[in-house]
Amino acid sequence: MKVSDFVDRARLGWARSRPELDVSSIEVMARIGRIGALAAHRAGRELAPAGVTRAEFDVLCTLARGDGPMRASEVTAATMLSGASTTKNAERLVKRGLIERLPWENDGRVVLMQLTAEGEALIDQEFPHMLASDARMLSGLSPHERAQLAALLRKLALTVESMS
Amino acid sequence: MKVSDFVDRARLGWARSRPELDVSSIEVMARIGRIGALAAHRAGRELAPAGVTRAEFDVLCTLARGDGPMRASEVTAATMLSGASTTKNAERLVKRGLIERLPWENDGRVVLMQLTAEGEALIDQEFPHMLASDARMLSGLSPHERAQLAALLRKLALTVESMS
DNA sequence: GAGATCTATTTTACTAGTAAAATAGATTGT
DNA sequence: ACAATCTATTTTACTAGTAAAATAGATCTC
Repeated sequence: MKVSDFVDRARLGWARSRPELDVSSIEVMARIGRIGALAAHRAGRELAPAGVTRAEFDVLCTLARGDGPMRASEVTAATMLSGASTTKNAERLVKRGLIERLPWENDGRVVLMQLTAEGEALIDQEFPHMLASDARMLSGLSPHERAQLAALLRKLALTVESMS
Repeated sequence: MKVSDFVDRARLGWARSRPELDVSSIEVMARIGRIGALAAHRAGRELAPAGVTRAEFDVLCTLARGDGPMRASEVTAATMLSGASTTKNAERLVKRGLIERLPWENDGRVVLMQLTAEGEALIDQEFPHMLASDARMLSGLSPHERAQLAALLRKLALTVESMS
């Protein structure tokens, strides 16, 4: 009758096959990987009807919360993809009319990206759905637990971001 | 002088551009995505010298903690990739001599996968390094905080896994 | 002020991942 | 028993992501 998650099962496996190892760090890191992958799949499915991929939506969100046009390199840093991917995603988004690219007068190497009205509209439509979907995943936790989890993850994020 | 993580900055952006939205669920879900992506990049870099990708290493770990040979479909479920990816990863791993594939006498459709001695050796060599790397990422948290974080993530994982 | 060097983005050539079709073996209903 | 159906894996055809080279613009040094 006991309920187990993916990591409980993985720990049982390691305990049997490599009993000498202390695998306790997977309790946190493997769960983050697993939950992240499940959430990513879910986001992809939910965005499909809107005709954008997760990566494209991530670019749109980055631009939406930015203060004015952003450099391609800033978008690259925020999305954690390669510069080459930013070029490709930008091309697809321009083709769909969701963003536009403009040169920057102060530096001819730089390409600025900004949402079109249609891109803003897509965010206004879809971002609340993503927030609601995220909230549903958190529905098993009390408000206090969510706050605690957010604070612990923030602390972890600060360490991991500083290591990279 | 205040330190902020990726999500603190994202929240500031949303607060400015979409002040009417309650974006609090990104406090948990976006941090999980971000930490997961950073950890995945790190794992890829650390595995490169061993000559395996993260996806291949994930297959090897799945087999290492399994009890005997596993079906291709079980590996597919554990890695969260497509069946087609399992076929490709298995081919590369067979070519590198790290796993072998065998038919199953009870059902001719099934392909069983198991580690070779060389595959076991690679896990014995590399898995402890991955655990140590994970532990370093957690070094900013006290043992009590790690346990609390693991427990909260486990609760979240149970919800999210049941939703999928 | 002109080469040398550095930097931002794009292009090229390639690898990884996928959905859907194909294949091949098992099961079911009559 | 045998055609129809179901299931596990592989193949095919394609998309997404990347590293490294190419391009083009800026900066630095003398």
